[in-house]
Amino acid sequence: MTQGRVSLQDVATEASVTSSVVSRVLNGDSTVRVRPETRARILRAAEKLNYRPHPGARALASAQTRTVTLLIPDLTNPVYARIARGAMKVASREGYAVLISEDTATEALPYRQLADPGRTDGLLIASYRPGHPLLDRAVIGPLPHVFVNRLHPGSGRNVTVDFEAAGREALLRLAEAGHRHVAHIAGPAELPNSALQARAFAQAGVQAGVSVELIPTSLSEEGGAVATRALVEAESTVTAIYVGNYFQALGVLDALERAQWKVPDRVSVISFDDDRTASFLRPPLSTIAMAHDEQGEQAMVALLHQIRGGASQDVLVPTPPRFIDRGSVGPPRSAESK
Amino acid sequence: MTQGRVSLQDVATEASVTSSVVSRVLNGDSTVRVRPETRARILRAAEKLNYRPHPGARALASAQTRTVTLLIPDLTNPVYARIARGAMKVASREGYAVLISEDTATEALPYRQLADPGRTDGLLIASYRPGHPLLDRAVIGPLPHVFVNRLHPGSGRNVTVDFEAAGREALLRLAEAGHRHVAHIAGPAELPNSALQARAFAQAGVQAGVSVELIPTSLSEEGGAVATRALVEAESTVTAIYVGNYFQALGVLDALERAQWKVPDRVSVISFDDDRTASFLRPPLSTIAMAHDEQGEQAMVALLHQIRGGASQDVLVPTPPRFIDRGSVGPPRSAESK
DNA sequence: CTGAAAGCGCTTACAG
DNA sequence: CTGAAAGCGCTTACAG
Repeated sequence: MTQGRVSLQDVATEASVTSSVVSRVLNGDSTVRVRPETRARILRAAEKLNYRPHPGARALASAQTRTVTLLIPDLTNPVYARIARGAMKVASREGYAVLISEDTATEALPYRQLADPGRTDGLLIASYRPGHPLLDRAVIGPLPHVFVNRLHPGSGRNVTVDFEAAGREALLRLAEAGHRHVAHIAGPAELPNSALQARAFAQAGVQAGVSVELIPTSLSEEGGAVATRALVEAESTVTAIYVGNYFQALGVLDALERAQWKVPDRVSVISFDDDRTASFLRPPLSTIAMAHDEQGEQAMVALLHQIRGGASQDVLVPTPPRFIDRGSVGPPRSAESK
Repeated sequence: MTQGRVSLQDVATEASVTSSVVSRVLNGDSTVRVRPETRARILRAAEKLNYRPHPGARALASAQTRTVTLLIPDLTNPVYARIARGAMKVASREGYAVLISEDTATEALPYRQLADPGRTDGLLIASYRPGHPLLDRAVIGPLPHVFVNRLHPGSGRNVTVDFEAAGREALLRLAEAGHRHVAHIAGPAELPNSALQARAFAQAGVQAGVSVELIPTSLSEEGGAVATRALVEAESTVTAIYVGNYFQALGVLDALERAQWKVPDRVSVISFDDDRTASFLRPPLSTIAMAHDEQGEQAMVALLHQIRGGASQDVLVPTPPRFIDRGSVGPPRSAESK
């Protein structure tokens, strides 16, 4: 067996050509003119010796790492896991290795190090937030990068699902079911994602003659619960609630149950973002499912495009939000709406 | 500003020393003897120029990549997300970058490529299963590697939580509550994790005078549901069910509800593995929580140990399984047990 | 102890 | 068109 590493030179020797030719043939350099039999000989030699180019040597010589870096805020959030999955799928297909870093896990390895050219060809940033260290242009420098899911307004590098379409879809479904007075338990107003969604929901309400009450709160179980308790204590007359994310929705359902507000009899509930557990909640939760895998894929496509010299631009994932009916939306209770 | 890359040589020039010295000082080579002021000058120069070593050049010259690779079967499974998180935390602390690959996303980049020395110093394999391509020693070769969560019996490289302790804990809790006839809806018998757990559960049953019925099935919602329906149709007299994983548990609760077997009145339920959504199920689900973050940390510690020349050995995460009581375990219904 | 130099394995102008 | 050679940026025996 071969001991140690097989180099380009080894392949060249085996194929009785120079390493220059081997490099060009193996890299599909179209300018190289070589007889088919020579080409075949080279390929056979590489195969036989099980040749694998040394990534570091390649990076050193070509100033390309064929590696991209994923910056994820929270891997245990299935939304980000799916984004990462989509991104990895495309990267893998295109021959790129994927470095990953989670905000909560990054201690000693600072961003400046992750963003190092020589280490990576580009950054897929899912963890952007206003004031985030990565906002710092000085850190990212000229490195190709894309913001995914979390919008960075004005960057011209955003890849996102269609938050506005989601908001409209939710309102339409509720309006269709007959609701005329609804609440939207939303994310913080500073979050562009939440703001876009809330605005679209409200505007669609105006058009459909549905009055909309906006309740911004944190994107967590507790946030959802707090907002819900406020509605309950105020003896709100809303007959439906659209919830800004799945974690909030968990808190909402819980708080409604404690208040003995039956879903969907007393109040209908619909959540942004689907989840594997949604049909196992009680009641099973109707959701607006977003194409997060695809979002990750598109983001990686956009990033590779930049890496290959293309211009950056905002991308809206075309797949429309999909309403999944599991029964938590029903008609408004007719009487008693105060 | 500096244009282009800052090299070792640039730092050396700035500090009026040779690049050899800079390299040794920056790498903490203890054999180098240099005046404190020179050392300070070098450090200052590196800082001033914002020097960052080129990882590829380093890998080429030293045959070390300072990169490790995570092989994950399914990122959207929170268990693996937490393992990845723990692993990333330790890697980051130790100055290692982390490559990641998910089984489902890996198309073109084959394992042989991921496992390439020159690309990575070691493999953290969470996706082992019998017959897995990575079993192939020829692929992994002499590369340091560790199996995490999914046991590879006999490898001497397993880092896992204590499945047996979990099984025992579950049985003890049920016995404590008074149950004398219980079922264990388990994973497939071929999976060492499931087998260990099931055996420990059964053995603890023998010792506690509790009769145990084992029902192996797939580790999915559907698997849990199918097994549960079988119990129901057989009009089983078990008064409690211990479930092998969280996905199964979702199916179990659902099937029990459809069969109108109240939890915990008709039957108590306890699940291996906690989840963020567990307290939002109805009824809230009592679980045996495992320290998966820590499992990931320990696995990375073990891997880095190997990379640094240490021997490999099996590691059992010391943190004991923790029972989380959410009310789905109660006393057995007294009468009617046929 | 420390500096000069070889060498890691590639890519790619450049000269023929 | 193709080969010889320089050079990417490091580390580390090795010689002084």
